[in-house]
Amino acid sequence: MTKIKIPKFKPKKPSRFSRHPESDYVIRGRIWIEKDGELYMGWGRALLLEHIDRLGSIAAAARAMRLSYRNAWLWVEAMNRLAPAPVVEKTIGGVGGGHARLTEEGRKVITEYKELRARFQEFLKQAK
Amino acid sequence: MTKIKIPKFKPKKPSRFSRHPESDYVIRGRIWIEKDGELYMGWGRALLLEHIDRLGSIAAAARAMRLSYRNAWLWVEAMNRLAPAPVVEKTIGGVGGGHARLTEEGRKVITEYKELRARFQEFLKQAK
DNA sequence: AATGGTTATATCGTGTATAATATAGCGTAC
DNA sequence: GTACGCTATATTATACACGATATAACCATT
Repeated sequence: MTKIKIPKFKPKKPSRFSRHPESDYVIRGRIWIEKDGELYMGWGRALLLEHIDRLGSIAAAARAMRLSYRNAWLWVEAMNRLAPAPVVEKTIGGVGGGHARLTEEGRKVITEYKELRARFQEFLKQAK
Repeated sequence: MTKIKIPKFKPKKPSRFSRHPESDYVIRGRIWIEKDGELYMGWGRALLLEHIDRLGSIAAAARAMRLSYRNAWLWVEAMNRLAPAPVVEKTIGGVGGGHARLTEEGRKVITEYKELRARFQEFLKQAK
């Protein structure tokens, strides 16, 4: 008869918000950038900018993310107004009715926000 | 005539979201704890618990933070339900009509959340 | 000049969170 | 047994963000 080594149950060091076995407490959060107390950049807006970049129009971007055109347009207006330089350039009429193009500033802002957000996600992960 | 040393103007390294002189972009965020997708602890709730601890009743705490009694009560219900052990003990009737008392678990949760939040504030500060 | 799909803009509807209000139930102290 | 002020609960009102809808303005292409 061989002795079978049964590994001792090694409990994980209980973390701050998961002290109890079956519990599933989750730390969540949001992060955004304001200017003059007004929302400038957040997750939804960054996503919208990416869609505009990919699709070339506000309308298409709005459809792609199931956002009303109204809201998409309002967000772009706000971002353009609050940014140091416009993030989206728009043209009315012409081929295809018009289009919207992401500017260099827009691209930069996306990158910066996504970096910030990634660091935040990292914070959330290690805060657990 | 003595030579007066004029300190050279040393420009601060422009930070990610304040590249422009007069700009005041500010990074903001919220952080909270959920259980089963439901809000368990956040800034408002931690504050409510502190007020209850100080004032001894949900009604008084609600008044103190200009919160409707209804909401304060609902929050307490949710916290008690989601916490591993009740955070507030309540009694109905009696002297003063009744009262609410913070439990040890409640005190612990406040501390833990405030620590988490403090670390988050630190993150926000250094993220600037 | 007719077309087409976009930007631009106004209006109305709706859903959701909260406040406001009302009322019942409770139990100790007097 | 009355009074007090809180807990407990339901109902109604309100504020605000957002969706839905409609329509005008625009302009390269044909």
